Amino acid sequence: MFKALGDPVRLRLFSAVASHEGGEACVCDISDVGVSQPTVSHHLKKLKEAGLLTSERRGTWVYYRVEPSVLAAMGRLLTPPTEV
Amino acid sequence: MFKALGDPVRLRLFSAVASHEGGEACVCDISDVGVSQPTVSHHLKKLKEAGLLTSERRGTWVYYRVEPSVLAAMGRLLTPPTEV
DNA sequence: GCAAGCCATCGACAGGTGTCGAAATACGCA
DNA sequence: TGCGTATTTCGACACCTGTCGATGGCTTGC
Repeated sequence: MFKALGDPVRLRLFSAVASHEGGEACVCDISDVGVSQPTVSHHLKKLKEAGLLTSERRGTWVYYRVEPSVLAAMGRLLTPPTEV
Repeated sequence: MFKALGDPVRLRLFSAVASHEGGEACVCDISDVGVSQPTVSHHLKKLKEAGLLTSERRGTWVYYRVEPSVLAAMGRLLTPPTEV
């Protein structure tokens, strides 16, 4: 999970999807991160495999969306119960 | 930052330090993560460079401690909108 | 059916990164 | 001062990973 966000391009893609209107973004909207289109697709696949994103084909375009539960889980990992 | 925690060994080391008594741990306490001891030192150095840990030499042993501000920053990064 | 656009997959390459063994350094203690 | 322990540094190697170009599949529109 952390490994999935470790790459700068993936972190940027994830951020782009998360900050996009409605929490959704089609690939053509976020394919401007400085790398070629196959690389974007490659990273999106990895993010999907890590459970951070979900994809949905809507006609010609494919929309990616963030998985809220993963964010919550990560947030909990970083804030130990209530001690110290 | 995410990249620093991307490696499983580093994540384990970080977790070991964080969950250790008092939030501190000497290298000899956490050098049982499955890799050789020089590798442990190598990863600890990387974690220190990433600002996730701080080291303090106390006599013969070196104690590592987590940097709380980084945890807070990461937690905030993962919950930007407060409520969607 | 045919062309065009969007996206995923394949193969290949360079670069980064993790890993180890050996050696060097730092420190305390006798 | 000399020794043993704890930790870091160094050099080298193998593997993983990111990146690209080219190609193929899928959907839409004519």
